[in-house]
Amino acid sequence: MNIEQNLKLKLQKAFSKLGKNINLSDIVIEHSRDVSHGDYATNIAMKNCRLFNKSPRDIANDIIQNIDMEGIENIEIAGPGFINFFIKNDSLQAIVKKIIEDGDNFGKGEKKNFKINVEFVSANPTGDLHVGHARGAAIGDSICRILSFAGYDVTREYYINDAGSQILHLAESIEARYKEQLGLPFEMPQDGYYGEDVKTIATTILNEDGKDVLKMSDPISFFRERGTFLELEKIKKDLKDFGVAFDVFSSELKIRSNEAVEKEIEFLKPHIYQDGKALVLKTSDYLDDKDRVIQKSNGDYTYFIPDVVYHVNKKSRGFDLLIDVLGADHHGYINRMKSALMMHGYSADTLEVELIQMVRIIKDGQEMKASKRTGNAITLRELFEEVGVDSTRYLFAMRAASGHLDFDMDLAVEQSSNNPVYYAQYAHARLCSILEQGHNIAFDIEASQLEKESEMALLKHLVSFPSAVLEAAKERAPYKITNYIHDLAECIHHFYTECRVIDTEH
RNA sequence: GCGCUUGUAGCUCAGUUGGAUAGAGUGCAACCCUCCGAAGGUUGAGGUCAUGGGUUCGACUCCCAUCAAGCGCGCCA
Repeated sequence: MNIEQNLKLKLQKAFSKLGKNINLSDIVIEHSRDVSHGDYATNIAMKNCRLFNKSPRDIANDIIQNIDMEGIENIEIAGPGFINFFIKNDSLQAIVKKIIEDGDNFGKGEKKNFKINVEFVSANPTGDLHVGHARGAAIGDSICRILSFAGYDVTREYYINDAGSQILHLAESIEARYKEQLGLPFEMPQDGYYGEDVKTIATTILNEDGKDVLKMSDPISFFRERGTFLELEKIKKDLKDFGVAFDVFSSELKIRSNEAVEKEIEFLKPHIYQDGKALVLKTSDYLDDKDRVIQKSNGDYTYFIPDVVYHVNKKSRGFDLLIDVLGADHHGYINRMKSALMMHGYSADTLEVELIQMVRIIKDGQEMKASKRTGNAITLRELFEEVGVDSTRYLFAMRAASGHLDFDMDLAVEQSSNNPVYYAQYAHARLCSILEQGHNIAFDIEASQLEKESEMALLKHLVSFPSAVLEAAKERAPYKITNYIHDLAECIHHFYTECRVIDTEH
């Protein structure tokens, strides 16, 4: 039994003895910052002034007169009406045995029978992943790991936009580079991709598919298919080396097959009107601030309608919740997609969008603009090869996604020993060292000798790990875990400095 | 012009869903290894929580206005 949960139950019982009911979820147990405020504290007396119609301190007094003191050393009332709990040492010491017994499962949430689909990265296969994708990949992957550990059934998904006009531009660019390498006259398309990666792909196609591609009946389709495949292979490899894996890759082309878009439009007909030759979806009937064109005057569909098909497709696969991890520049897209899902009878919170704010790369004290087109952009691979995978991921994961992030390359690289990730790794190394040197010494699994301040602080922090996991999962906030790790490392360093662990004298 | 996001120490950022003296890293200054990894620990300086109102026992947190920054506002994706 978790100590916090236990305290909540005790408080609930004390309330019922006083003739009042309170929900466990309405009881807040805080970790006291100051040791003189005990180990745990609650503001429950202040929150329920009206319920008792008494002063907070009087209520607090009533509560502690009626509370079960099992496992509790002392209770004090402080300040305006805080109740401070001083926990008996052995209650905290018991966590050591539990952690050793649970092993890697310590803190793991119970199976929730709740299926979540997390879509992230989903970069167009038209070039290398850049730093913006890197942040999305690090945070998206961390969210998946956390949700999974917290007990949710998680599917990681990548949506490949392989049907739009951007892909056509890619195909034309590859064709131009292919001609170039054959020594033929060539012209890059206006919205073409000028990066080195396109030249590399043209070379690969020349080597693997030969010199006669242009003689095919539809060379552009060939370049499109091969180009998408090769770009995607590169993306997959970059992500894999970055420690990110996906369960499902969904292709827009496949989503569009079997006239899925036409069927979708038929289904949405009651919400569609005609504007000239174009078809418009009345998303403003729901959450959107304006209606959205789904079919252009020239007969082409906009990107939006296959996206709707895709989200409906995901939902139809039996997920309880869809999470999209998107760049913040897509925020205008949230309400229109939710509106479309609502037209299908789903509630607005069927889809949850985690926006990842922009990343600025700072080098030599200046911002480096990331541009896919110039070929000089900083890619995901460059980033983690220069900074290191662990470090890069930690630096992204440790900041809330909602804030703009300055990623200082000079700091991350040159002063890597001062990097926050090393602080945690060093604590780990020290503990490993103790285990190695003390491998033939028996453990005191009851941990009954732990009683110094730094030892109790460490135990308390260990006890709080399961609630840190729950919190991080609920908030979709990986940085709550890195914060936990930092505080844990701090506890360990204090403990290590103050206490000698290997002691054959006793 | 409208909308979303953000504004906290010199810099990069937390702040547990309205609570006790607003915290950490980094940078700066001074200390601490005959002993488990000094990539560590201790101490100090550094704040008008963008600004101005409001709500209440109590506001960095909630509401309104203003200022500043980023991003959106397309029959592009």
